[in-house]
Amino acid sequence: MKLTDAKAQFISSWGAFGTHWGINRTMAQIHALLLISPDPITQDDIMEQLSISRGNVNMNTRDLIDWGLVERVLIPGERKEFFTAEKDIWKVATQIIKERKKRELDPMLKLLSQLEQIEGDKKDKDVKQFVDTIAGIRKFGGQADKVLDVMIKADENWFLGSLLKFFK
Amino acid sequence: MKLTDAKAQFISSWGAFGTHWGINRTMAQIHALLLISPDPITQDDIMEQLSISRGNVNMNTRDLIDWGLVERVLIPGERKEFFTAEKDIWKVATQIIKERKKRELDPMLKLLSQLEQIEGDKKDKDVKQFVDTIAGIRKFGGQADKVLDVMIKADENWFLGSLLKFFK
DNA sequence: ATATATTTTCAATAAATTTTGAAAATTCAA
DNA sequence: TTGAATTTTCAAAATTTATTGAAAATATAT
Repeated sequence: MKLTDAKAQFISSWGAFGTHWGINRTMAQIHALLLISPDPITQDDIMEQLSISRGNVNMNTRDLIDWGLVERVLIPGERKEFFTAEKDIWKVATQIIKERKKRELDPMLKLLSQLEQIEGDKKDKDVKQFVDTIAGIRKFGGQADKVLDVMIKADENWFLGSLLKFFK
Repeated sequence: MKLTDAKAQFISSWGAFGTHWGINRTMAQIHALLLISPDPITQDDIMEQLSISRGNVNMNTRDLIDWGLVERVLIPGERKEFFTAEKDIWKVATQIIKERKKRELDPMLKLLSQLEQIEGDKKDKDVKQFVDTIAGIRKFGGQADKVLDVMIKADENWFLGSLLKFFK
């Protein structure tokens, strides 16, 4: 297989993969393109390589920047803006976990603790099942939250850091 | 807050939450409804409680069954089919991990190992970045694969099982 | 066997999401 | 400043995805 084909296949698959993870297809494709580009590239490069409009590139690169996965690079002497992606996959994963935790897990846990304080007779079958379910999810979510915090902070901790070297 | 409101809010939020995880909104809502229902319920119950059509209920309950999160229950003397969801959140999470690994991670890893064997000069900057990126993702994915396998099998292992009791 | 209840399928429709592209805003050099 | 290059915005269009509902298939009781 040649580089051109392999690139195309990687970008396409990474895009499809992204949709399973709540990420928009184009955003994932732009990310894929940036991951395999050794040097920073411009909006026009992205438009051309992925055959998508300027507006689309603009919106999705902005989202990628919000996610902390991509950054703008200013190249001296160049008028245009350039974009580049973090290449260390561990950092990419950590960043995604951090963001999703903040955007999804934390708000859900907050909601669950509200729902747990429901008025009603605990003897009632429906009330009991509701409270038990909410409590179960909240407990599990709370543990997941802690585990993820440890992962996110692992790089800052020498012991965990060295433990994780085995995985890197 | 009263049970009725709390239920409605849980179902709605769980549905929205699901969309971030590659799961269809209605499927997640039906799952939520079943999680808080102490006894098995019918297609008609689901239709009524969520105000959705029969066909929609049918398709989504089937998907939930395919995911191994819901099962059909036959109640003696009843003509209709009943549905019930696994209530142990740890088992639910394990089952989701198992399915997503099979559906998403495993195929991606297979593709990546193909893409790594690209023809081309490793001295070329583009080739090098491509190979490095693919190798990095594959290595990370491979480790994730192992970690998830351990989690999935944890319940079958007395040592890990007792370790995990702390999280349950 | 026949009638009746129940479930399943799937083409048509509706809803949600993504993409476009041109106008407006911004940036920067001279 | 002015004007060209570049980026951003956003309403309209295109596309994708989800939902409906009625017909077909299946299951069950008499």
